[in-house]
Amino acid sequence: MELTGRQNLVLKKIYDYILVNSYPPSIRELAGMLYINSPRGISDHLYSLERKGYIERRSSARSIKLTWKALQILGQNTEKEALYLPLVGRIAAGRPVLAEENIEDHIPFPADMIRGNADFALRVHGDSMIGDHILNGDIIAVRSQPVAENGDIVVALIDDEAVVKRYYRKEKHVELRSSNPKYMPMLMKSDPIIQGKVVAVQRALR
Amino acid sequence: MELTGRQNLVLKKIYDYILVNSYPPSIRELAGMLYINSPRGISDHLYSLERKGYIERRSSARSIKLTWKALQILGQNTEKEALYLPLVGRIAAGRPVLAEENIEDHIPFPADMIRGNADFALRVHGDSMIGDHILNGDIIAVRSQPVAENGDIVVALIDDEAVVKRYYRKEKHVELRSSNPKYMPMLMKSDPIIQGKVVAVQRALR
DNA sequence: ATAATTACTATACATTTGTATAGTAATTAT
DNA sequence: ATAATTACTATACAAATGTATAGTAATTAT
Repeated sequence: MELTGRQNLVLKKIYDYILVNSYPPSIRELAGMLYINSPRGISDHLYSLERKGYIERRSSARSIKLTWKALQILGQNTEKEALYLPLVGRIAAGRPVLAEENIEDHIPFPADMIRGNADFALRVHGDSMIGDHILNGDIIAVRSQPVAENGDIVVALIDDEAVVKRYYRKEKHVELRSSNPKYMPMLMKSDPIIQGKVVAVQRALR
Repeated sequence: MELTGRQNLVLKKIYDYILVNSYPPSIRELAGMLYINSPRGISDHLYSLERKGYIERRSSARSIKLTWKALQILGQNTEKEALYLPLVGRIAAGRPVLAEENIEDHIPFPADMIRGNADFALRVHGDSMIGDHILNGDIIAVRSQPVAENGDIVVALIDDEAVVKRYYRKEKHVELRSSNPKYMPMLMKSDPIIQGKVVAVQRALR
């Protein structure tokens, strides 16, 4: 899924525009920059860029979002030292994790530790993941993703509550396991809602 | 040219929206967030914010740009300050810990996590403190102090090597204990050189 | 050899979006 | 006391904008 030369140029133009204006370009503005005479010409490129995972879009004006993958090849992530992740207070089912009303704070993580690859932070409640050395009160960095691989430490939604567990897909069900033996594995007949994968941990001592 | 409470809230909503979506909100989206039923309500706020120098705008969709002035007050309000600790590569006896030649990098920690109370960072080698959930590869924040209290997790110098251990003062000697049972406690007849106390931990997963 | 992908042109259309007009009520400044 | 500012409601409109339809030509994959 590599970019063609033209797609690469479009991506660079988007990046340049954002650097100058701090908000993304419209389709016709991009067309103008690239001397393309039809919005469809840009639309095609944007579909390709999205399909290949370099941008994300919603269907509203200027809603282009560069992904981590794009920022990497655009050579942006190298000089960042601290990356601020929004600390989400409560995750409710059916609402986007990063709804503004959920954001309580912003927590710095070393950029190279999460390699630009995390979307929000969460405070851990309880000792169910003590076997993985994730303790009550720890702040975890989470990468948003709706699926997980076996053994991943994930944030899942159980009864409107965000829980941190290890994910295991079995033949007939999904198991969410604590790493503290005093908690039983949760057997889910229906697939649980996965909010993301835990990629880093921070803890204050004392 | 100070902001009113309401204007401040509008500015914060814009900031939060950009953090989440990476592009600015439209006027009607802002109105929705603030339960305002007319675009004019937001327009008034945007004119005020621009007049007072907190945003810049062009007359196209989602063209709000936060100025440095805005980012300054927003940074203070919503972002925990990052405190950069020098990452010390090797601690040698008889030389100051923070000798320039030792500093390999600078690692951000959330300021409130260490409460301004740490002086350097260190990468952990080995699994001797696994019982305290400090793992091989973790980065710890250390407050410089030459003494410790019983039970403190400290950085000590043993044979020119920095070690992380729990400190216990007995009647006739000092014990430096690992929290991994496979390592024996070290009995020190002479007081070991204490470099400091561990106050925070950071870890990347996978 | 044929299908799929890439990279566009040209035009049309519905929605989104910024802006304008015309107000009200409460607060703050002069 | 009066004017200005703040903080809105309600509606209207034109421009900006994303998307759709219908194509073409060249290149790349199967």
